[in-house]
Amino acid sequence: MRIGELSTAAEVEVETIRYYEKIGLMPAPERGANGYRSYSSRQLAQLTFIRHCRALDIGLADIRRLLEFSNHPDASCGDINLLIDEQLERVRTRLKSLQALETQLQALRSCCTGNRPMQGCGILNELSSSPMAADGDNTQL
Amino acid sequence: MRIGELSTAAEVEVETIRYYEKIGLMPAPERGANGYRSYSSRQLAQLTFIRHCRALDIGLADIRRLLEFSNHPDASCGDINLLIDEQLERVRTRLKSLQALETQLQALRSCCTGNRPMQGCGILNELSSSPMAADGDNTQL
DNA sequence: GCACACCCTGAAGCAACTCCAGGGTCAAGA
DNA sequence: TCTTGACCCTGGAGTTGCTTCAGGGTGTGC
Repeated sequence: MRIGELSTAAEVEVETIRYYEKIGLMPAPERGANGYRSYSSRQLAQLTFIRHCRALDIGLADIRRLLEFSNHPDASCGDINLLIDEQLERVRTRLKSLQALETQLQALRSCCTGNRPMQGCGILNELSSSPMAADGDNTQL
Repeated sequence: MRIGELSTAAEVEVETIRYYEKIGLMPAPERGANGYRSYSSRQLAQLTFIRHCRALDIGLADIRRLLEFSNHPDASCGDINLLIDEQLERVRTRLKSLQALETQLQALRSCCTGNRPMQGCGILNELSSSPMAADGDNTQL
């Protein structure tokens, strides 16, 4: 399989595949006489695995750990549970921030109605003065 | 006000203030004889404005637009409404993705209970095979 | 024989900072 | 007076997860 075919099969862009190889997330594949990369179905499986993880927003460092785990099939899988739990925790934290954010933006939006001149725009006034209520830590969105 | 005092007052890191100056989001302040930056309360107000916008996850490019708007107080504020609406739309889209993500991670987590050896770990199996149900576009989290 | 799709490499760009090296300034204490 | 330590300066590199670009080589169909 050439890189373009792998790209189509896994729905991952060619450039991204080369990037994964560069950072060592995918193994360097064999090469044809012309220097073209040549992939096996095993590598397609690995790329698909990575893609599934990325769809769950798991970071590349954690995916690397998961790949290492799956190469040691006799180890315990408690670490995997932990990793997923951490991920879930991160997602929930971000959910909370985003929900607070939505509330604040809605409040902001209701500060200004219509097309009045800029001085009277409640949005700019609000943004210039106090941080709005429920201004929690949205720092790590 | 020196940069450290501004940093404390606005709760923005010194490095971030210098960064904002470098990219032209904050104006270059006056300098003392020793080369130290010297800020006025007007610049504190601007930095606070930026911080409020960032707390709402408004991008620096959009903040730049808002700052320009506020320098033309006789223009109409319809554009500001539009900008906030767009922001709200982005936040809602991300909220949906994150909620789907949470569901998927929960499902994944329930695939593996306890400390069985790696081969039997439902999580790895699940990640290796089919993408889970409701595998929408989580690509732009 | 040449147009066009595909492949290659290495480097730079994106957002929004954060951190680092290597150095200058200034007030307080021994 | 000297030194310690907090603060300030600059320019550049690092972070994450890619994407885009420049400048080329390869291979197939007409």
